[in-house]
Amino acid sequence: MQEHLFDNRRQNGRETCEEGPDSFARALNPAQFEAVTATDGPVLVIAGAGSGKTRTLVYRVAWLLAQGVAPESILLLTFTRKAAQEMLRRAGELLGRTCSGVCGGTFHAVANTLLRRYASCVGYPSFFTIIDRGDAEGIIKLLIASLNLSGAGKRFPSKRVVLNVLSGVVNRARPLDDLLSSRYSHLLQFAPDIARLDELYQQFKRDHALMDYDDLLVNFKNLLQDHPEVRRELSHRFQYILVDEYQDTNPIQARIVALISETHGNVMAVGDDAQSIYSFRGADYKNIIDFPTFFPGTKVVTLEENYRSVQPVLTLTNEIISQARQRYTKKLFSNKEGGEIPRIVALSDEQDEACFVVEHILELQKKGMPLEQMAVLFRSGFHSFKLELALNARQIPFVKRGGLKLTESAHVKDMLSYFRVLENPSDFLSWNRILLLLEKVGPRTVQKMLDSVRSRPDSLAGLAVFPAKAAWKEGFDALVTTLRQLQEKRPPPVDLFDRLLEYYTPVLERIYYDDYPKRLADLEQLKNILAGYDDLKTFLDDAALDPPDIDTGRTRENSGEGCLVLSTIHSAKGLEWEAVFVISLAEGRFPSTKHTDDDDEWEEERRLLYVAATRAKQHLFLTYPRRLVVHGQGFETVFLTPFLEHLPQSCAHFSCPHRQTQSATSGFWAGHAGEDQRQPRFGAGNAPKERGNAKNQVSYLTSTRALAKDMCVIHPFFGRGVVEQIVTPKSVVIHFDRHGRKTIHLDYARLLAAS
DNA sequence: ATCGCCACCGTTTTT
DNA sequence: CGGTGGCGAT
Repeated sequence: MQEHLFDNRRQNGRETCEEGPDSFARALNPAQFEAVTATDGPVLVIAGAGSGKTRTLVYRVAWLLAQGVAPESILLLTFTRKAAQEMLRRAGELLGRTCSGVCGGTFHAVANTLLRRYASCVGYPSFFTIIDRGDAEGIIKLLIASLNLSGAGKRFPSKRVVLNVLSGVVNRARPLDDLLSSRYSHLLQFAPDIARLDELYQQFKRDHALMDYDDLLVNFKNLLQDHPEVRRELSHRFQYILVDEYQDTNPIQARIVALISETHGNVMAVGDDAQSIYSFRGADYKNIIDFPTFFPGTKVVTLEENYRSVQPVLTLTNEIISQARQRYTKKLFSNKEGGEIPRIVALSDEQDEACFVVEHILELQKKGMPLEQMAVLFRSGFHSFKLELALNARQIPFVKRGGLKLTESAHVKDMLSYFRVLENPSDFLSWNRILLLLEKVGPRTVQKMLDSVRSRPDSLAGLAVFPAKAAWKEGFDALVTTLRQLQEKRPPPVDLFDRLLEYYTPVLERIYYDDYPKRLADLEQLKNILAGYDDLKTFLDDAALDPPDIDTGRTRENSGEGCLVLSTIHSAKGLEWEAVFVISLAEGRFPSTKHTDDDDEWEEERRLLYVAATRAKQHLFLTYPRRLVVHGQGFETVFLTPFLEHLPQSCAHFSCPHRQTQSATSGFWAGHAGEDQRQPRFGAGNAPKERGNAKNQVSYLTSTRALAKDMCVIHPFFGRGVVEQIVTPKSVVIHFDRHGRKTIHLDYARLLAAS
């Protein structure tokens, strides 16, 4: 009966409910009701995908308010800012009044607000600018430029390698030392100073009043830890702490939750250990496992019923996750009968894959399903490029989530940099950016200018005395004058914007002469956003913490409405659609990392697929292209992702459409179909644990260590060849008897040694 | 020594 | 798109 009510309410999409415990009991199942109404100590809700965990939080907020709890004493911590807003909106709808006063947002936003409020009282830096990941990389680049790298050899390692190191520095997930001592030890021989990079980075941030995402959390944690009076005040104020997506918190966040609930222990955390997909940025799923020990006296509530998907979808997703090394806490079941069996489909290439998706979307649409009830998910942003072309060709409107953010485009960054130097004159990252925009001024000159800026307490005055060369004096003077004017009389943000745009427009037209009208439109969008703020600092904080999506071409009216959704799996978290297509599920693309030897990363990729598949309510399509374009020219045959390879035949409808599509492809391929016998191996022939211990069967060449010049190798498609040159540890030039010279990537190719 | 321009390449995931 | 390397101009 309760489930019946529950389902009706879900389907209507509108939840209405008179206040009072009885109505809540009617709308929730017993486990949910228990979680919602528990108030005397910590509660952990372990909830499977689609089991209504967000709903549980919404109801708890509404229930607390209905009990007469002051909104100010509720703190709702979510994964994204939008999630918090949405939950509060729904809770308000439930109650029939707004939830204003409830403090809700991400850990970072809350940490920022409270840090700014309390820091000055206790001697913490209260004046700072928040930097995003791009800024952090910019700083490191500046630092690298300032290091003397010429000594060891003029060649500095490629940018990609440096960025890998940076991600170690920027995401605290791995200390720099670890990276340098293992995978990147060769960097040290190029540049011994790189070992100090982390230290220099920290120093730079301190000197220039900059804080990255981690600093926000760490400083906030320290504030609570070192100052009992602040901790108690906050703990007293926030009597009810609610945390969503707890499996994606990092240890510092867990500590913050503990500190802020010190006086009452009134924490409700909600999460699913099988959906932990953010370890790359420091999240630790052990947080949710250890919650009961961390918070003694925890009531654990498990939600195992899935209200989202039909049983066949659930059967498949249960299978996917059951092959994980780690045992998860629950097995989902559904009472939604019927439904289609999910399909796993191989297409000949990306083009065909895009066509397949488009055709099925049109078909579903013809049957009456609105476009916004369908989504296409993929591992990485660029996997959808081909599909985007196909959708444009058929004029199917779509929005891409998790794509480029407004504040990530160069021109918006430029504009924000002017704001930032006005707000924080020691923000040298922004100084660097805006000075580079001057004509005939390059990195070298900017370095000298920055020295001059640094030499005076008043940065702008320091800049003004720099001896400008005649060639660019005009532009330089214009910049100094503009900034000086604005520094003196601080106009409201929108006026400030107009004045700066006046200065910047000629610059924009010079630099982006080919597409500046489009960029001007983006800036117009930025202005609209800015219009909602009367405080520049708050605007800059938000721009860094919650960068808005870029709406190319669409008006605010129809953005998102009636559009198909394209999304990375990470950005699809917590959402659901009637029909879901997961594309590019090919080996080499899906476990996308090259470090597939790391078990934890491997398992996280599996969970990622689980998250993707559990977004579907009714229809689920899993597709992959059998051939991918690789480096330069030529295709490479790829296989189904290992996570789907060994599923029981019954849980999905497997299609091997090569029989139909092969003839449609070029003669070149059709002619060699015979060599290409290595179809996806669905059967139980291979053991599920193929990696590592399958060496006694066939051993593919995965490293150039096993290769030498003039050695004979066999490629599954190109056949016999001779190694000509070893280019990098992972790529090698091979001359094939029948196909000529090819560059082969060992991570993709299944190369065998020939005698 | 420094800057601008052109041609080419390769994309994890993100608060 | 943004980064990079080479080359010619200043």
